[in-house]
Amino acid sequence: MVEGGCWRCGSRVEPRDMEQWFLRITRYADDLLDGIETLDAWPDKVLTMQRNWIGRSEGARVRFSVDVDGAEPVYIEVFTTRIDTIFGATVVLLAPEHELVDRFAVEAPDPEGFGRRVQQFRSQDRTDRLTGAVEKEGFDTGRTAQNPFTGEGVPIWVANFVLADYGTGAVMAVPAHDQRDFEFARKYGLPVQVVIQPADASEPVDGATMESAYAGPGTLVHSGEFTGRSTEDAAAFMATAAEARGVGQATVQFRLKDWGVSRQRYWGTPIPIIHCPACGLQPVPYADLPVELPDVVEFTGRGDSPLAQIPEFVNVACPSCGGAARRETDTMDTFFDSSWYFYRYCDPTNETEPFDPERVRYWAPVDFYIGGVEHEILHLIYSRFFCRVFKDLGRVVHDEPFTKLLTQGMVLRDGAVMSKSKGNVVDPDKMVARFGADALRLYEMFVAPPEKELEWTDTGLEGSYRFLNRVWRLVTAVAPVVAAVSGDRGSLPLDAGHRALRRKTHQSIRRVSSDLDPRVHLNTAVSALMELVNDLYAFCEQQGLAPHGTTEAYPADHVSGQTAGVLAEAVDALVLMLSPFAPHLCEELWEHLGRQGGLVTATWPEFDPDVARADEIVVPVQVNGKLRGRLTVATDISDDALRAAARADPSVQSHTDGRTIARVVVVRRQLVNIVVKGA
RNA sequence: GCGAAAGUGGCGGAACUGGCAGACGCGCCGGACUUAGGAUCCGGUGGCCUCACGGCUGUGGGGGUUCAAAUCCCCCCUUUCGCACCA
Repeated sequence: MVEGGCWRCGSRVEPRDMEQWFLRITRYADDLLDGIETLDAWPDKVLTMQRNWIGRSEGARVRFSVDVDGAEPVYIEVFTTRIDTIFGATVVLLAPEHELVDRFAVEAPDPEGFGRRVQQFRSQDRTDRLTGAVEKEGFDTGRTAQNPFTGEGVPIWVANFVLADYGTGAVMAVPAHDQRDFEFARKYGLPVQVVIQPADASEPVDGATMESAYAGPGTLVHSGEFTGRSTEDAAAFMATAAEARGVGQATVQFRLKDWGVSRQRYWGTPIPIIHCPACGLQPVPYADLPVELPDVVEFTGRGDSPLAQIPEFVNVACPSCGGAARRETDTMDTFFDSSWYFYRYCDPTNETEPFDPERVRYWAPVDFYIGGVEHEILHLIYSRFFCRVFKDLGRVVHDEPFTKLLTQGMVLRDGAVMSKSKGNVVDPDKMVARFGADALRLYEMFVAPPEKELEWTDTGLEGSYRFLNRVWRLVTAVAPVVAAVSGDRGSLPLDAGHRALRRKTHQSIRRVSSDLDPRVHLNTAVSALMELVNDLYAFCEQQGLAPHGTTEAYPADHVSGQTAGVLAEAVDALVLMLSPFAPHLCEELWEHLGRQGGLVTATWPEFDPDVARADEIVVPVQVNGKLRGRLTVATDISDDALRAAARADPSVQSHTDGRTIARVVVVRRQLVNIVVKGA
């Protein structure tokens, strides 16, 4: 919406009251909140957001009786988390939408003026009111209510900052102990009654002179029989007292609202309800489910649902009395479908029910769920809700639908989220046509860690394309050699160059495997594969196999058994490990290599720790923490031998000569640091 | 305002448990091959000083802990994300 109109066509957008269908997700609010504690393989960020979204707050509801003429008593119920401050409640504030406001307007001496002021608040932009962009304002209704604890009358005001749809839409204002109420009271000259004194204050808080509200803990004062209690235990005690007196009770309030699923559009699941003039609302019988969308539809832009214009769809017999009835024409929010599709995936051809519980018991919960960051709250909370509903229905046995979660970042271009409305999209079809789906996929995996947003660059994609070409040339060139190798490899004695390639191969397998699982660092997995390819090119050059950049295959009979063996091992592993990133290309290469059965039947390569281990290691030597030399030593060198070698190194000695060696730190097989003193 | 995460070359990013900062890629520079190259291959590439060997410096800024800090602690700055009058 832009300036009260549709952002695309400019049509006027207006609020209307409508009949809507809701799912009672609030019934699961506590359970959804508690379940968060068990989601230890979800990002903390998502858990925090869900906690905020559910927004549990403990407090109390308290009834203030309104002074009215007439027999029926009228109450204003407020929600407060600080019932301990109720003796300082000097005003009751109503949201402009509160139901009593209209009655007060009618009974007011100047109904028109009253109504105008209410209307002014109500017409303030909703978002502005919610975010506090508009100034906090209010006016006195001229009515009073009784504070049930003090028994004193307090004025009732209407205030634009009171939220109509949270709690009861009415609050008690305690200016001395709530900053918003304080500012409001000072602005309109309302009384500030201190009822909490901080325990450690050198000067007591004074309502006449204080410059901001005191919201901290302390001791109750001016609070009748509760005076002297600490704020910690007063809340529960006073809530109990309120209940005993019949004026309130402790309660838990949630920010989470019931889920409004009604949509007046065609593309959605029909809500399976039938309106019968005689029997009322009737659910569509189980045997008639699911209600399917009619094929014939006209989009008129009239404002009601397109379904409402199709008599064959709307007119049905009541399942209860058989009389003429009307089918509900609202469809459901598409989030409804995405909340349980993963269960349907376990049993996609089932014609009689949504899914077979046995199948879902076998497959679910989802081990590892990857989705966009934009679904961190709604989709994931709805799915968790469905999981609970299904569990209560006996259809699933697990508590949470997704064991491990990764939320992937969005694609940015020129620093902004890529979207049609911003006009900065890159057409994936064009990219695929030019570079292939594999290059595009590889680029997206390589350029950034998956949970981060991805900054699009054309040159980056070209780089991935180049890499795939490089792989293609290499593998097709060595294919005849490799295809001839099968079974036992590398049992022949190897020289240093061959051993180095084998080592690189096994190190790469180790790295790529752990980068995929459990680390899910896809970008570093790709870079490990790039390193392997670089080494393979160097190896081929070293072996004099062929000029680079040609597409000519190497003649198999000119290659030694050792060379063919290590090459086969490296290239097989390369193609297998690259296949999740570039599946089409690798499938084809696999065939070139003469491997049978396709990649789906191949097993992931395994590394041999002994082969992956280096013959020699390079150990840096520092003097006072600064790098002064490197030692190439045997892998199994002892700390003492390493220490001696470090001290004997000429370039190290030039920094230690004439100084006293205070200490030598040896980190096994990793580093030596010589600490010296003196000039 | 509250909360969380993050700040590393020209750019995207790497550095797993405190142990050689800058892997890998992009870009750029040089070379080879070539009629040609916007193809391919090889080499170089944080900054400063130096012909060179080498030295100094460097992970947002400032302090601290440590033999050793991008990494841990404190303060500050910036950015991003979330929440945002929830009584």
